[in-house]
Amino acid sequence: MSSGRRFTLRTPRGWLPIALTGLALALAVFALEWLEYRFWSRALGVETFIALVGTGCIGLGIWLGVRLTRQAPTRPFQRNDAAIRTLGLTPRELEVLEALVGGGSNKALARQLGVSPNTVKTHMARLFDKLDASGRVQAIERARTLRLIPAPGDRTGDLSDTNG
Amino acid sequence: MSSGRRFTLRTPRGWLPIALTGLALALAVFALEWLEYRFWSRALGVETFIALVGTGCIGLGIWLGVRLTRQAPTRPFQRNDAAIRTLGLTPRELEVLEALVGGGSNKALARQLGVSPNTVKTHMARLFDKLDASGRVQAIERARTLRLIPAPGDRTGDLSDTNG
DNA sequence: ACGAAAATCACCCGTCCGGGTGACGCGCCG
DNA sequence: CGGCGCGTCACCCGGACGGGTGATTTTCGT
Repeated sequence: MSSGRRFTLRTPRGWLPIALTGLALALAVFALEWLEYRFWSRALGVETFIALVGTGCIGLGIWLGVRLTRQAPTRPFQRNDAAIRTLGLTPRELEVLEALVGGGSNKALARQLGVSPNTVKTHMARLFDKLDASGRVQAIERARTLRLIPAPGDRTGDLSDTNG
Repeated sequence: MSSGRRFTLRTPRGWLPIALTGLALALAVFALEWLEYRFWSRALGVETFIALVGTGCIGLGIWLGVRLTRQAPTRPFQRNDAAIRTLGLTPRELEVLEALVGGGSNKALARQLGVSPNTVKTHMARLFDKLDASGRVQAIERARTLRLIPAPGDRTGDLSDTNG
């Protein structure tokens, strides 16, 4: 059971303003070159001027392209609240889960969370049950693939959920 | 002991041939436009022609930029052979490491690798020492950040190393 | 052929983990 | 008021884990 959910969220928003900005910038460049066209085309020759314009525009385009695609991988990390709800994970269990990735012992987690090691053990047992994991390693693995906790390489720092 | 190692490796290789290809392509475009310059500049006017060239070059640049940055995230999974060598990890230890992410017990890993549990324990101890980890979880964490093993979300399937 | 490195296996021992059960207090909702 | 979910804590116990030491065989480079 519990199979039949897909979590293929996409957030392509954010690239449009960049594109518009780039377009405006390009127009500005056009206008600028237009103004200088009469002068430079006489001094350098039209062909050279065109080559310069082309070079500049290619550079601008590369910058734009890099800017555009940089946006996607910079996406911080989107917690999968749907999966959390489906699994029935409580807030405290999530805290334990996040602390778990540090690799500390139950005693260390207990100190970190300000509770007794026995409590950590209880939370851990519930996590193993809900995540269908037989050990800390599998629990972390599953939490990562389900996007309950950030994976190495993901941008951390902004963990506010994004659901509405 | 065994402390005092730094692993700030970078692998920016791979983008240069792409840039060169792009440059060659740009030159080809320049040549082409140059050939057509005499005709089109008379038919459309020089200014319009310049604008067209600029637009085309911006498009080309965007394409190049996207190409450049697309390459990085699409890279399947690049094993960090340099780190492996620096850490002194043996091939067998790497196998144990890869099997470790499954979350099985030492006994399970022993069956999986076709050796005795004691052997797995030995390999594990060496791994913990070399990875400076105090437990399986930390070992996996470290191996992931060092790109010794693929992280969830990475493209698997082609694990052939890329070093020369 | 020799030696170094790697791989294999074994044993002991203390600690930690995972599973199970039971209990208490608190806030919420019918 | 009486459940119910959540968080907290305790105990027991078997097995797994981590650390340490020692030994043997295989592999590989010089």
